[in-house]
Amino acid sequence: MNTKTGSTPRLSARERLLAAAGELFYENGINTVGIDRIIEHAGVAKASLYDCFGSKDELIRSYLEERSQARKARINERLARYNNPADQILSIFDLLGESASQPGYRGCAFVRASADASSSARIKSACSESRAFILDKFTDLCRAAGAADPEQLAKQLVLLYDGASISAHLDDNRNAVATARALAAQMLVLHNPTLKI
Amino acid sequence: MNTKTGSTPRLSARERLLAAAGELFYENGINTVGIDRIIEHAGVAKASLYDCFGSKDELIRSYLEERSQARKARINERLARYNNPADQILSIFDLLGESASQPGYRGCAFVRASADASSSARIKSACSESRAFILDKFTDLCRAAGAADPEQLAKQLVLLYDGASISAHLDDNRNAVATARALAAQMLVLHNPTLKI
DNA sequence: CTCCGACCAGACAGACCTGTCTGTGATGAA
DNA sequence: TTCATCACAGACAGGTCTGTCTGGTCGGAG
Repeated sequence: MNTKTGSTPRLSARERLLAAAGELFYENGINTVGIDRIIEHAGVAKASLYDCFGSKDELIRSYLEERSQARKARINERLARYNNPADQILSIFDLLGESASQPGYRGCAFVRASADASSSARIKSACSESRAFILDKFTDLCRAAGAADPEQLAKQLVLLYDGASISAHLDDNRNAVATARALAAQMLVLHNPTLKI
Repeated sequence: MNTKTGSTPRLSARERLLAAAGELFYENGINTVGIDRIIEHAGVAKASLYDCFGSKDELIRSYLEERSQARKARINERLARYNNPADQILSIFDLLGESASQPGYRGCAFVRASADASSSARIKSACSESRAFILDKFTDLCRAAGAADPEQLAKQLVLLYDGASISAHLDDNRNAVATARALAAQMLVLHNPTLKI
């Protein structure tokens, strides 16, 4: 069994399938990628896919779930590097900037999934859970930063975050995230003039 | 022939097809909607569709083209109501707010198409043309409003515009556009303190 | 009347997609 | 050794999709 202890040279079928789904679904869209392409890319038999996941729909769900968890972990890890709420807020934009400047960037996976799919309830729930996480983080951090109206400021930051993600992808504009970050910094000062950034 | 003179009771096959495509593609996604569903919804024979458009791909292109033209016209019409650049900028957000509060709102059709489709070059070009139009409009208006750095301010406004559209759709948040509009007004004042809004 | 263009109805081919099923190997534990 | 487990390979059924084709209807122009 090659489960957790990392040194195994070959991943389990389930892990390879999730990795393949992660690449293909994100890059080409959930609907356009068929089972056959996934199993070929993963080097896995079709029967193994159905043993592990039962259906394509469940594979999609697992893909989004994994994506959501990974993003939460990445954000939490990043936040832990700073002890100042204003820096923490800006670090979320920095993290977005790093993602967006990677070669295969296609915008937020959940936005893509929502637009692309038949949009079953499962996709929507994974999507809104992930969006709520970001909004909550921003709200907590804004409150900690002493903002006058943390809920409102957090909503504004989410607007910038989403907008930057869209623009970075569709306009191929590497500066979009920097623009958003700069504006976010400006807004933080406006909401709490005692801050120094 | 029932072409332009409006009073004809029955639209041409081409017009009915475009109308049906407009509803179904926008609502359910380009990939998930099949030819059969479109012709049924339009009340048109399959042969007529292929006579008019030649392929589904060309129908998609025409759908996006029509969407793009309609949006341009709507925005230009709205801008003509005001003679003050600051009001004009805000009126674009008002227009977005009206669209977003309509029952079947699903966000920007071009964002949807980009995420959803196999993303042929045609879709991308229709999408970026539409995005360039908005950015140019904002840039011109910011310049006319006497903003210190009109290009930068316009990019920031586009971030807010996209973010509001996303949030209004995915979060079902009717206030998202209002939040964006308020922030836009704030930024206008920051960029040109002599403005009164 | 006749002809033509626009449209309708629906069968059909060929490709592709999901999901099932049969059968085969490799590996490690009892 | 024996046996359970995991994974592989690939055929197959049933459905859906795009696109083509045949044939029929109707209204208006020559």
